[in-house]
Amino acid sequence: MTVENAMVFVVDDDLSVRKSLDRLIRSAGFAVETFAAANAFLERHSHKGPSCLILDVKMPGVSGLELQEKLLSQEYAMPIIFITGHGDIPMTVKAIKKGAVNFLSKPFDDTDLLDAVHEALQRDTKARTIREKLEKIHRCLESLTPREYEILTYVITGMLNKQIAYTLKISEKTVKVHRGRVMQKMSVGSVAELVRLTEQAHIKPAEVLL
Amino acid sequence: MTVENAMVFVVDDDLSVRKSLDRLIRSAGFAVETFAAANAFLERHSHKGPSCLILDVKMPGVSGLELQEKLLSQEYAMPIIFITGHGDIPMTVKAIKKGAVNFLSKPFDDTDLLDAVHEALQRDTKARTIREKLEKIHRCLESLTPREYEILTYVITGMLNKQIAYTLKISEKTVKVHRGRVMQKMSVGSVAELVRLTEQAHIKPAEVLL
DNA sequence: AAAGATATTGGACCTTAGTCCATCAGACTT
DNA sequence: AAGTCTGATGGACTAAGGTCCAATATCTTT
Repeated sequence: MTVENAMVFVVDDDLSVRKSLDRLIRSAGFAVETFAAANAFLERHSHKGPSCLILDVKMPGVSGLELQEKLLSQEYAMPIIFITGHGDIPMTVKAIKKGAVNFLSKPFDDTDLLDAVHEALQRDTKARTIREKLEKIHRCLESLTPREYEILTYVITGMLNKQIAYTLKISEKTVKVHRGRVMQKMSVGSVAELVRLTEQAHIKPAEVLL
Repeated sequence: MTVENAMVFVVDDDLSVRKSLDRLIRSAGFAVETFAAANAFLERHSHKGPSCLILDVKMPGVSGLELQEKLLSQEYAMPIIFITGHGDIPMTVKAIKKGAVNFLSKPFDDTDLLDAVHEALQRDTKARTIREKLEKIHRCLESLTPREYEILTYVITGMLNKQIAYTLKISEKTVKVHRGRVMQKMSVGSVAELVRLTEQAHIKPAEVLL
Protein backbone atom coordinates (compact mmCIF):
# COMPACT_ATOMS: atom_id res chain seq x y z
CA MET A 1 0.00 0.00 0.00
CA THR A 2 1.36 3.39 -0.94
CA VAL A 3 1.35 6.27 1.45
CA GLU A 4 -0.89 9.02 0.12
CA ASN A 5 0.28 12.53 -0.54
CA ALA A 6 3.81 11.77 0.52
CA MET A 7 6.88 13.88 -0.11
CA VAL A 8 10.48 12.77 -0.02
CA PHE A 9 13.16 15.39 0.48
CA VAL A 10 16.68 14.77 -0.72
CA VAL A 11 19.68 16.74 0.47
CA ASP A 12 22.94 15.89 -1.26
CA ASP A 13 25.63 18.11 -2.72
CA ASP A 14 26.17 15.76 -5.63
CA LEU A 15 23.92 16.63 -8.56
CA SER A 16 24.07 13.19 -10.08
CA VAL A 17 22.95 11.59 -6.85
CA ARG A 18 20.05 14.03 -6.58
CA LYS A 19 19.06 13.26 -10.13
CA SER A 20 19.12 9.54 -9.80
CA LEU A 21 17.34 9.55 -6.44
CA ASP A 22 14.71 11.84 -7.87
CA ARG A 23 14.10 9.42 -10.71
CA LEU A 24 14.09 6.36 -8.48
CA ILE A 25 11.73 7.72 -5.89
CA ARG A 26 9.35 9.25 -8.41
CA SER A 27 9.15 5.91 -10.12
CA ALA A 28 8.01 4.48 -6.80
CA GLY A 29 5.17 6.97 -6.77
CA PHE A 30 6.33 9.65 -4.36
CA ALA A 31 6.82 13.37 -4.86
CA VAL A 32 10.41 14.47 -4.47
CA GLU A 33 12.11 17.76 -3.74
CA THR A 34 15.89 18.00 -3.81
CA PHE A 35 18.32 20.38 -2.19
CA ALA A 36 22.05 20.81 -2.69
CA ALA A 37 22.74 21.94 0.86
CA ALA A 38 21.36 21.61 4.37
CA ASN A 39 20.63 25.31 4.69
CA ALA A 40 18.57 25.41 1.53
CA PHE A 41 16.50 22.58 2.95
CA LEU A 42 16.08 24.23 6.34
CA GLU A 43 14.81 27.40 4.72
CA ARG A 44 11.91 25.82 2.92
CA HIS A 45 10.78 22.28 3.40
CA SER A 46 7.29 22.53 4.81
CA HIS A 47 4.92 19.86 3.66
CA LYS A 48 1.46 19.08 4.92
CA GLY A 49 1.57 15.36 4.18
CA PRO A 50 3.83 12.59 5.40
CA SER A 51 7.42 13.18 4.48
CA CYS A 52 10.94 12.00 5.09
CA LEU A 53 14.46 13.07 4.36
CA ILE A 54 17.24 11.35 2.48
CA LEU A 55 20.41 12.92 3.65
CA ASP A 56 24.02 12.76 2.63
CA VAL A 57 26.29 12.52 5.64
CA LYS A 58 29.22 14.39 4.18
CA MET A 59 28.50 17.78 2.69
CA PRO A 60 30.24 21.12 2.58
CA GLY A 61 28.72 23.54 5.07
CA VAL A 62 26.29 21.91 7.46
CA SER A 63 26.91 18.16 7.52
CA GLY A 64 24.19 15.55 7.53
CA LEU A 65 24.68 14.62 11.15
CA GLU A 66 24.58 18.27 12.13
CA LEU A 67 21.35 18.72 10.22
CA GLN A 68 19.92 15.74 12.06
CA GLU A 69 20.71 17.43 15.36
CA LYS A 70 19.06 20.64 14.25
CA LEU A 71 15.93 18.87 13.13
CA LEU A 72 15.71 16.94 16.38
CA SER A 73 15.97 20.06 18.48
CA GLN A 74 13.35 21.82 16.41
CA GLU A 75 9.97 20.25 16.03
CA TYR A 76 10.29 19.97 12.28
CA ALA A 77 11.67 16.50 12.83
CA MET A 78 11.04 13.95 10.12
CA PRO A 79 12.49 10.48 9.65
CA ILE A 80 15.95 10.52 8.12
CA ILE A 81 17.62 8.03 5.81
CA PHE A 82 21.33 8.58 5.61
CA ILE A 83 23.35 7.86 2.50
CA THR A 84 27.07 8.20 2.32
CA GLY A 85 30.09 7.39 0.27
CA HIS A 86 32.50 6.80 3.10
CA GLY A 87 30.55 5.80 6.15
CA ASP A 88 32.05 4.15 9.16
CA ILE A 89 30.56 2.22 12.03
CA PRO A 90 30.80 4.85 14.79
CA MET A 91 29.01 7.29 12.51
CA THR A 92 26.32 4.71 11.86
CA VAL A 93 25.85 4.04 15.54
CA LYS A 94 25.46 7.71 16.24
CA ALA A 95 22.95 8.26 13.47
CA ILE A 96 20.77 5.27 14.27
CA LYS A 97 20.81 5.93 18.00
CA LYS A 98 19.41 9.34 17.23
CA GLY A 99 16.55 7.77 15.36
CA ALA A 100 17.68 7.53 11.73
CA VAL A 101 15.72 4.97 9.76
CA ASN A 102 18.70 3.60 7.90
CA PHE A 103 22.28 4.28 6.99
CA LEU A 104 23.14 3.25 3.44
CA SER A 105 26.51 3.25 1.75
CA LYS A 106 26.76 4.37 -1.86
CA PRO A 107 26.27 2.65 -4.10
CA PHE A 108 23.21 1.25 -2.43
CA ASP A 109 20.57 -1.13 -3.56
CA ASP A 110 17.46 0.57 -4.95
CA THR A 111 15.34 -1.85 -2.99
CA ASP A 112 17.07 -1.01 0.27
CA LEU A 113 16.47 2.65 -0.30
CA LEU A 114 12.83 2.25 -1.21
CA ASP A 115 12.27 -0.03 1.76
CA ALA A 116 13.75 2.64 3.97
CA VAL A 117 11.58 5.29 2.37
CA HIS A 118 8.52 3.21 3.07
CA GLU A 119 9.49 2.71 6.66
CA ALA A 120 10.30 6.37 7.06
CA LEU A 121 6.98 7.52 5.62
CA GLN A 122 5.18 5.02 7.77
CA ARG A 123 6.88 6.38 10.84
CA ASP A 124 6.11 9.94 9.84
CA THR A 125 2.49 9.15 9.24
CA LYS A 126 2.19 7.66 12.68
CA ALA A 127 4.11 10.56 14.19
CA ARG A 128 1.86 13.10 12.51
CA THR A 129 -1.24 11.48 13.90
CA ILE A 130 0.19 11.57 17.37
CA ARG A 131 1.43 15.14 16.96
CA GLU A 132 -2.01 16.29 15.97
CA LYS A 133 -3.48 14.81 19.10
CA LEU A 134 -0.74 16.37 21.20
CA GLU A 135 -1.31 19.77 19.66
CA LYS A 136 -5.02 19.55 20.34
CA ILE A 137 -4.30 18.67 23.94
CA HIS A 138 -1.87 21.53 24.33
CA ARG A 139 -4.33 23.97 22.79
CA CYS A 140 -6.86 22.85 25.37
CA LEU A 141 -4.37 23.19 28.18
CA GLU A 142 -3.42 26.66 27.05
CA SER A 143 -7.04 27.73 27.11
CA LEU A 144 -7.05 27.18 30.86
CA THR A 145 -6.48 30.10 33.20
CA PRO A 146 -3.53 29.74 35.60
CA ARG A 147 -5.84 28.90 38.44
CA GLU A 148 -7.73 26.33 36.43
CA TYR A 149 -4.47 24.69 35.42
CA GLU A 150 -3.38 24.61 39.01
CA ILE A 151 -6.58 22.89 40.03
CA LEU A 152 -6.17 20.44 37.18
CA THR A 153 -2.79 19.36 38.44
CA TYR A 154 -4.36 18.48 41.75
CA VAL A 155 -7.41 16.79 40.26
CA ILE A 156 -5.35 14.38 38.20
CA THR A 157 -3.55 13.17 41.29
CA GLY A 158 -6.90 12.03 42.63
CA MET A 159 -7.24 14.64 45.36
CA LEU A 160 -10.71 15.39 46.66
CA ASN A 161 -12.20 18.82 46.16
CA LYS A 162 -12.04 19.49 49.85
CA GLN A 163 -8.37 18.56 49.97
CA ILE A 164 -7.60 20.84 47.06
CA ALA A 165 -9.61 23.59 48.72
CA TYR A 166 -7.69 23.18 51.94
CA THR A 167 -4.34 23.17 50.14
CA LEU A 168 -5.13 26.33 48.23
CA LYS A 169 -6.93 27.88 51.18
CA ILE A 170 -10.07 28.57 49.19
CA SER A 171 -13.56 27.20 49.54
CA GLU A 172 -14.53 23.81 48.21
CA LYS A 173 -17.19 25.61 46.23
CA THR A 174 -14.62 27.51 44.24
CA VAL A 175 -12.70 24.36 43.51
CA LYS A 176 -15.82 22.78 42.08
CA VAL A 177 -16.41 25.70 39.79
CA HIS A 178 -12.85 25.69 38.48
CA ARG A 179 -12.92 21.95 38.16
CA GLY A 180 -16.12 22.11 36.17
CA ARG A 181 -14.61 24.61 33.78
CA VAL A 182 -11.51 22.49 33.37
CA MET A 183 -13.61 19.50 32.38
CA GLN A 184 -15.49 21.67 29.90
CA LYS A 185 -12.43 23.25 28.33
CA MET A 186 -10.66 19.92 28.05
CA SER A 187 -13.84 18.40 26.61
CA VAL A 188 -13.82 15.40 28.89
CA GLY A 189 -16.61 13.89 30.87
CA SER A 190 -14.67 12.11 33.57
CA VAL A 191 -11.54 12.25 35.64
CA ALA A 192 -10.38 9.08 33.91
CA GLU A 193 -10.32 10.76 30.51
CA LEU A 194 -8.71 13.82 32.00
CA VAL A 195 -5.89 11.73 33.42
CA ARG A 196 -5.37 10.03 30.07
CA LEU A 197 -5.16 13.33 28.23
CA THR A 198 -2.77 14.96 30.63
CA GLU A 199 -0.53 11.90 30.68
CA GLN A 200 -0.06 12.26 26.94
CA ALA A 201 0.62 15.95 27.29
CA HIS A 202 4.07 15.09 28.66
CA ILE A 203 5.18 13.34 25.48
CA LYS A 204 7.87 15.32 23.68
CA PRO A 205 7.54 15.94 19.94
CA ALA A 206 10.95 14.37 19.30
CA GLU A 207 9.95 11.10 20.93
CA VAL A 208 7.06 10.67 18.57
CA LEU A 209 9.24 9.47 15.69
CA LEU A 210 9.96 6.31 17.68
CA MET B 1 29.74 7.39 40.11
CA THR B 2 29.99 3.64 39.90
CA VAL B 3 26.94 1.46 39.60
CA GLU B 4 26.62 -0.72 42.70
CA ASN B 5 26.55 -4.48 42.57
CA ALA B 6 26.89 -4.56 38.80
CA MET B 7 27.79 -7.56 36.68
CA VAL B 8 29.11 -7.53 33.16
CA PHE B 9 28.70 -10.66 31.06
CA VAL B 10 31.03 -11.34 28.19
CA VAL B 11 30.26 -13.81 25.41
CA ASP B 12 33.06 -14.31 22.93
CA ASP B 13 34.56 -17.46 21.46
CA ASP B 14 38.06 -16.02 21.57
CA LEU B 15 39.77 -16.78 24.86
CA SER B 16 42.22 -13.92 24.59
CA VAL B 17 39.40 -11.45 24.11
CA ARG B 18 37.57 -12.83 27.12
CA LYS B 19 40.73 -12.56 29.18
CA SER B 20 41.54 -9.01 28.23
CA LEU B 21 37.95 -7.85 28.63
CA ASP B 22 37.78 -9.49 32.01
CA ARG B 23 40.88 -7.63 33.10
CA LEU B 24 39.76 -4.31 31.69
CA ILE B 25 36.30 -4.37 33.18
CA ARG B 26 37.41 -5.63 36.55
CA SER B 27 39.89 -2.80 36.70
CA ALA B 28 36.94 -0.45 36.22
CA GLY B 29 35.33 -1.96 39.29
CA PHE B 30 32.72 -4.30 37.90
CA ALA B 31 32.23 -8.01 38.38
CA VAL B 32 32.63 -10.02 35.19
CA GLU B 33 31.51 -13.43 34.05
CA THR B 34 32.64 -14.75 30.70
CA PHE B 35 31.20 -17.37 28.36
CA ALA B 36 32.66 -18.96 25.27
CA ALA B 37 29.31 -19.47 23.56
CA ALA B 38 25.80 -18.04 23.44
CA ASN B 39 24.22 -21.22 24.75
CA ALA B 40 26.44 -21.37 27.79
CA PHE B 41 25.34 -17.83 28.59
CA LEU B 42 21.67 -18.58 28.06
CA GLU B 43 21.83 -21.47 30.45
CA ARG B 44 23.03 -19.51 33.42
CA HIS B 45 23.31 -15.80 33.55
CA SER B 46 20.90 -14.74 36.25
CA HIS B 47 22.00 -11.78 38.30
CA LYS B 48 20.03 -9.79 40.81
CA GLY B 49 21.82 -6.51 40.25
CA PRO B 50 22.22 -4.31 37.18
CA SER B 51 23.97 -6.11 34.38
CA CYS B 52 24.82 -5.89 30.72
CA LEU B 53 26.24 -8.06 28.00
CA ILE B 54 29.29 -7.65 25.82
CA LEU B 55 28.73 -9.80 22.84
CA ASP B 56 30.78 -10.91 19.89
CA VAL B 57 28.78 -10.72 16.69
CA LYS B 58 30.44 -13.62 14.94
CA MET B 59 30.59 -16.88 16.81
CA PRO B 60 30.26 -20.54 15.94
CA GLY B 61 26.84 -21.84 16.87
CA VAL B 62 24.41 -19.13 17.90
CA SER B 63 25.63 -15.78 16.58
CA GLY B 64 25.57 -12.56 18.51
CA LEU B 65 22.70 -11.10 16.54
CA GLU B 66 20.70 -14.28 17.03
CA LEU B 67 21.34 -14.15 20.75
CA GLN B 68 20.11 -10.56 20.77
CA GLU B 69 16.87 -11.73 19.18
CA LYS B 70 16.44 -14.46 21.74
CA LEU B 71 17.02 -12.13 24.63
CA LEU B 72 14.58 -9.59 23.25
CA SER B 73 11.83 -12.15 22.88
CA GLN B 74 12.40 -13.45 26.37
CA GLU B 75 12.20 -11.06 29.25
CA TYR B 76 15.78 -11.66 30.30
CA ALA B 77 16.71 -8.73 28.13
CA MET B 78 19.70 -6.71 29.17
CA PRO B 79 21.60 -3.97 27.34
CA ILE B 80 24.03 -5.33 24.77
CA ILE B 81 27.34 -3.97 23.60
CA PHE B 82 28.50 -5.61 20.41
CA ILE B 83 32.14 -6.15 19.56
CA THR B 84 33.31 -7.59 16.31
CA GLY B 85 36.32 -8.12 14.15
CA HIS B 86 34.64 -7.71 10.80
CA GLY B 87 31.58 -5.56 11.26
CA ASP B 88 29.77 -3.85 8.45
CA ILE B 89 27.29 -1.02 8.38
CA PRO B 90 24.09 -2.99 7.69
CA MET B 91 24.91 -5.22 10.64
CA THR B 92 25.44 -2.16 12.80
CA VAL B 93 22.16 -0.63 11.75
CA LYS B 94 20.32 -3.81 12.60
CA ALA B 95 21.93 -4.17 16.00
CA ILE B 96 21.42 -0.58 17.07
CA LYS B 97 17.85 -0.45 15.81
CA LYS B 98 17.15 -3.37 18.06
CA GLY B 99 18.45 -1.46 21.01
CA ALA B 100 22.14 -2.31 21.26
CA VAL B 101 24.09 0.24 23.24
CA ASN B 102 27.08 0.30 20.94
CA PHE B 103 28.80 -1.58 18.17
CA LEU B 104 32.55 -1.59 18.48
CA SER B 105 35.11 -2.91 16.02
CA LYS B 106 38.13 -4.77 17.33
CA PRO B 107 40.53 -3.49 18.26
CA PHE B 108 38.51 -0.93 20.16
CA ASP B 109 39.44 1.82 22.51
CA ASP B 110 39.26 0.84 26.17
CA THR B 111 37.54 4.12 26.89
CA ASP B 112 34.86 3.49 24.29
CA LEU B 113 34.12 0.13 25.79
CA LEU B 114 33.97 1.38 29.35
CA ASP B 115 31.78 4.28 28.31
CA ALA B 116 29.44 1.81 26.68
CA VAL B 117 29.46 -0.37 29.80
CA HIS B 118 28.51 2.61 31.89
CA GLU B 119 25.69 3.55 29.57
CA ALA B 120 24.48 -0.04 29.45
CA LEU B 121 24.45 -0.45 33.21
CA GLN B 122 22.72 2.86 33.56
CA ARG B 123 20.04 1.71 31.18
CA ASP B 124 19.66 -1.59 32.95
CA THR B 125 19.32 0.08 36.30
CA LYS B 126 16.56 2.26 35.00
CA ALA B 127 14.92 -0.69 33.30
CA ARG B 128 14.99 -2.76 36.47
CA THR B 129 13.30 -0.05 38.44
CA ILE B 130 10.54 0.17 35.88
CA ARG B 131 10.22 -3.60 35.63
CA GLU B 132 9.75 -3.89 39.36
CA LYS B 133 6.90 -1.43 39.22
CA LEU B 134 5.37 -3.26 36.29
CA GLU B 135 5.59 -6.57 38.06
CA LYS B 136 3.90 -5.14 41.11
CA ILE B 137 1.11 -3.81 38.95
CA HIS B 138 0.66 -7.12 37.18
CA ARG B 139 0.58 -8.98 40.45
CA CYS B 140 -2.22 -6.68 41.59
CA LEU B 141 -4.10 -7.16 38.34
CA GLU B 142 -3.79 -10.92 38.61
CA SER B 143 -5.29 -10.85 42.08
CA LEU B 144 -8.52 -9.56 40.55
CA THR B 145 -11.32 -11.97 39.74
CA PRO B 146 -12.45 -12.04 36.10
CA ARG B 147 -15.49 -9.99 36.94
CA GLU B 148 -13.52 -7.45 38.87
CA TYR B 149 -11.10 -7.09 36.01
CA GLU B 150 -13.98 -6.60 33.63
CA ILE B 151 -15.41 -3.85 35.78
CA LEU B 152 -11.98 -2.26 36.02
CA THR B 153 -11.75 -1.98 32.26
CA TYR B 154 -14.97 -0.01 32.24
CA VAL B 155 -14.09 2.14 35.22
CA ILE B 156 -10.87 3.38 33.68
CA THR B 157 -12.74 4.62 30.63
CA GLY B 158 -14.68 6.92 32.92
CA MET B 159 -18.01 5.13 32.66
CA LEU B 160 -20.52 5.72 35.44
CA ASN B 161 -21.52 2.87 37.69
CA LYS B 162 -25.01 2.91 36.25
CA GLN B 163 -23.67 2.71 32.71
CA ILE B 164 -21.48 -0.22 33.60
CA ALA B 165 -24.39 -1.86 35.35
CA TYR B 166 -26.58 -1.43 32.29
CA THR B 167 -23.89 -2.75 29.97
CA LEU B 168 -23.35 -5.87 32.05
CA LYS B 169 -27.04 -6.20 32.85
CA ILE B 170 -26.42 -6.27 36.56
CA SER B 171 -27.45 -3.88 39.31
CA GLU B 172 -25.56 -0.72 40.02
CA LYS B 173 -25.15 -2.05 43.51
CA THR B 174 -23.07 -4.97 42.34
CA VAL B 175 -20.89 -2.71 40.28
CA LYS B 176 -20.15 -0.62 43.31
CA VAL B 177 -19.11 -3.65 45.31
CA HIS B 178 -16.78 -4.93 42.59
CA ARG B 179 -15.42 -1.47 42.05
CA GLY B 180 -14.69 -1.11 45.72
CA ARG B 181 -12.80 -4.37 45.75
CA VAL B 182 -10.82 -3.37 42.68
CA MET B 183 -9.71 -0.17 44.37
CA GLN B 184 -8.69 -2.16 47.43
CA LYS B 185 -6.78 -4.83 45.59
CA MET B 186 -4.98 -2.29 43.43
CA SER B 187 -4.24 -0.22 46.53
CA VAL B 188 -5.43 3.04 45.07
CA GLY B 189 -7.67 5.67 46.54
CA SER B 190 -8.98 7.30 43.40
CA VAL B 191 -9.89 6.66 39.82
CA ALA B 192 -7.06 8.95 38.80
CA GLU B 193 -4.46 6.68 40.36
CA LEU B 194 -6.18 3.64 38.96
CA VAL B 195 -5.95 5.05 35.45
CA ARG B 196 -2.27 5.82 35.90
CA LEU B 197 -1.50 2.31 37.06
CA THR B 198 -3.40 0.56 34.34
CA GLU B 199 -1.86 2.78 31.67
CA GLN B 200 1.56 1.54 32.71
CA ALA B 201 0.39 -2.03 32.70
CA HIS B 202 0.47 -1.95 28.90
CA ILE B 203 4.19 -1.29 28.72
CA LYS B 204 6.07 -4.28 27.36
CA PRO B 205 9.20 -5.54 29.16
CA ALA B 206 11.26 -5.20 25.98
CA GLU B 207 10.42 -1.50 25.64
CA VAL B 208 11.82 -0.76 29.03
CA LEU B 209 15.45 -0.86 27.87
CA LEU B 210 14.77 2.27 25.80
C1' DA C 1 -21.29 -33.43 51.09
C1' DA C 2 -18.93 -29.48 53.18
C1' DA C 3 -15.92 -25.53 52.43
C1' DG C 4 -14.44 -21.65 49.94
C1' DA C 5 -14.25 -18.47 46.25
C1' DT C 6 -17.07 -15.71 43.12
C1' DA C 7 -21.03 -13.12 41.73
C1' DT C 8 -25.15 -10.80 42.79
C1' DT C 9 -28.38 -7.81 45.29
C1' DG C 10 -30.91 -4.95 48.95
C1' DG C 11 -31.25 -1.43 52.61
C1' DA C 12 -29.58 2.37 55.10
C1' DC C 13 -26.59 6.21 55.20
C1' DC C 14 -22.97 9.45 54.41
C1' DT C 15 -19.73 11.74 51.45
C1' DT C 16 -18.49 13.80 46.98
C1' DA C 17 -19.22 15.74 42.70
C1' DG C 18 -21.56 18.64 39.69
C1' DT C 19 -24.88 22.34 38.24
C1' DC C 20 -27.87 26.54 37.99
C1' DC C 21 -28.25 31.14 39.57
C1' DA C 22 -26.35 35.17 41.51
C1' DT C 23 -22.88 38.22 43.71
C1' DC C 24 -18.56 40.60 44.47
C1' DA C 25 -13.74 42.26 43.86
C1' DG C 26 -9.38 43.20 41.61
C1' DA C 27 -6.70 43.65 37.22
C1' DC C 28 -6.47 45.08 32.57
C1' DT C 29 -8.21 47.09 28.35
C1' DT C 30 -10.46 50.43 25.51
C1' DA D 1 -15.19 55.55 33.35
C1' DA D 2 -17.28 51.40 31.32
C1' DG D 3 -16.41 46.72 29.91
C1' DT D 4 -14.11 42.22 30.25
C1' DC D 5 -11.55 38.57 32.34
C1' DT D 6 -10.34 36.00 36.24
C1' DG D 7 -11.01 34.43 40.75
C1' DA D 8 -13.76 33.53 44.80
C1' DT D 9 -18.28 32.36 47.11
C1' DG D 10 -23.03 31.15 48.67
C1' DG D 11 -27.55 28.71 48.34
C1' DA D 12 -30.16 24.99 46.76
C1' DC D 13 -30.42 20.62 44.61
C1' DT D 14 -29.53 16.44 42.07
C1' DA D 15 -26.68 12.75 40.99
C1' DA D 16 -23.05 9.72 41.86
C1' DG D 17 -19.73 7.31 44.67
C1' DG D 18 -18.64 4.58 48.61
C1' DT D 19 -19.40 1.73 52.91
C1' DC D 20 -21.40 -1.40 56.46
C1' DC D 21 -24.26 -5.29 57.23
C1' DA D 22 -26.66 -9.08 55.43
C1' DA D 23 -28.37 -12.60 52.22
C1' DT D 24 -28.49 -15.80 48.20
C1' DA D 25 -26.85 -18.54 44.26
C1' DT D 26 -23.16 -20.94 41.64
C1' DC D 27 -19.28 -23.44 40.92
C1' DT D 28 -15.06 -25.56 42.11
C1' DT D 29 -12.24 -27.94 45.25
C1' DT D 30 -11.37 -30.98 48.97
